[in-house]
Amino acid sequence: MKKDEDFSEWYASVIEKAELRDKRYPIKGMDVWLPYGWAIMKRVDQAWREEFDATGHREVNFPLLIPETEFKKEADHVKGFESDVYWVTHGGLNPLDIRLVLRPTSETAMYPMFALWIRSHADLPLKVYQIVSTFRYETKMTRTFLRVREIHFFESHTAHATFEDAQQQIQEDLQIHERLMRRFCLPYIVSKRPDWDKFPGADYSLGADTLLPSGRTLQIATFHQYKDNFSKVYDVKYEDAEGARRYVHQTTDGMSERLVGAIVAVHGDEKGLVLPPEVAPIQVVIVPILEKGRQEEISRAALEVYHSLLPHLRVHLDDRDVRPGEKFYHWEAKGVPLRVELGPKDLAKGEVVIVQRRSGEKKSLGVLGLHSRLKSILELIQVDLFARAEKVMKDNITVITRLEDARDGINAIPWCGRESCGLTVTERTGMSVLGTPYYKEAASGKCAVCGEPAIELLYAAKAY
RNA sequence: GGGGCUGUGGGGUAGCCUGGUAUCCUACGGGCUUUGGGAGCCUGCGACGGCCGUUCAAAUCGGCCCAGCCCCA
Repeated sequence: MKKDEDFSEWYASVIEKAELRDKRYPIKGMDVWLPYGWAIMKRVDQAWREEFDATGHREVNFPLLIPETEFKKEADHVKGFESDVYWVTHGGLNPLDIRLVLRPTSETAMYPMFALWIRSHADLPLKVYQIVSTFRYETKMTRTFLRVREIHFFESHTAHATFEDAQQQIQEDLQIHERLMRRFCLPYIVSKRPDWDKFPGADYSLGADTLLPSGRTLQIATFHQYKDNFSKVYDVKYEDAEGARRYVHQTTDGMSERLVGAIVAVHGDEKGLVLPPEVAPIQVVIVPILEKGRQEEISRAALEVYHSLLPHLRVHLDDRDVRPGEKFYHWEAKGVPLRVELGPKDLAKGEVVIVQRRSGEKKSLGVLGLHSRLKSILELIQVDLFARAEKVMKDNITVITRLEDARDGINAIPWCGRESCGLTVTERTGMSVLGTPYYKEAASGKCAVCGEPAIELLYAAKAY
């Protein structure tokens, strides 16, 4: 399994070996979450919940089905989604009077309810989120985590009294993401999506993209400013302090199981997964090295180490009756950050051997106070993984002045700001235009397409 | 949207052209032995995507369906 030579094959095989998903389910783009894969997803879910709970969002759960009548109210939104939604057309044998959509996202499910919930400025801001399945009828080739038909989706939705308050919300979202992506050890760039590629119904959209080893970018989060585009359609109004009725301004923030795909792709190596300690379902695996005649003694010592770590770390004792080498390969494929080996030699010295998953570095540590030493090492691993990934991404952002120079990775192209030139970039490079840097960077020189003075940079890359 | 290809135990495959006995690796169960990087030996379980047709006889030939993959727009 060579990650660099054939990324697609490598990616599929590490997922299979690590037992994250079973893709044999007989519907394209719908895989089964296996226990270990689901455990990682739940760690990610947990991080989402912690960050959004801490910023005053509240978790809700809306129905999966949306009536066609609600779904079709916002014209741009419908246009953006109608070709790839699933329809429920029958109840039993009878055609439904009003067809139902399996949500591709939940604006049109939530906002009619927002209209009922929001009465006055005292109800604002309204900040909710949910973690649910959404559905899109993908016709292209699907790929585990990256392009699927049933999406494990996070979406936060907020409503505010003013546009400025909504703008402030997007700032908060960006800060939340800064913290989240540190947990996942994923570097990213934030772009303002071009107008011709924004979310259907949005005033503007921001996208966070990371870079995979294939040289393609992957969108790992989006932020949308809706202004009052949806509130006017769904009649979401509040009464202000002066008694006037006003439309709310809304935002959303979305992420998905793609984050798991990004974690797999960005950090993994020839041996399999490499999980950041924050998302690893098992942070430390203990492998006893048994010796003829002393099995019981060594097993008991391993169990003691296990119990000493259990209150402090997510730890697993592998006491299966297979040889140690097989266990090493097994847990390396699953990306467990630290391995603790305990054999006769260690037992004699009151020590254990610690092996780091990514670096392979080995050292002996005393069993006394082991848990705090391991915690420190895990923190260092967390920082190291992020730093490495960040370096790779930054090394692959290139400013180019001629479209012919576009290459794998992220291309930053001087641009005059005109849509026609932006579309030309896509046509001539075959790449997707991600947008303009949200955290502005100086642009100088001439538009790479038309030669007029450039006013900003445009990011372009092959994207998943 | 248009064109091409593939489907054999859990995974990977041979056999298909030229119809008759389904190969090997791996995984899995049981046993013995072993344990500091995928051990070995013995033994066992398990498959021709579905339906219809041709034929004495179909993994093999034909049709339809289902599933998956690739290329082009």
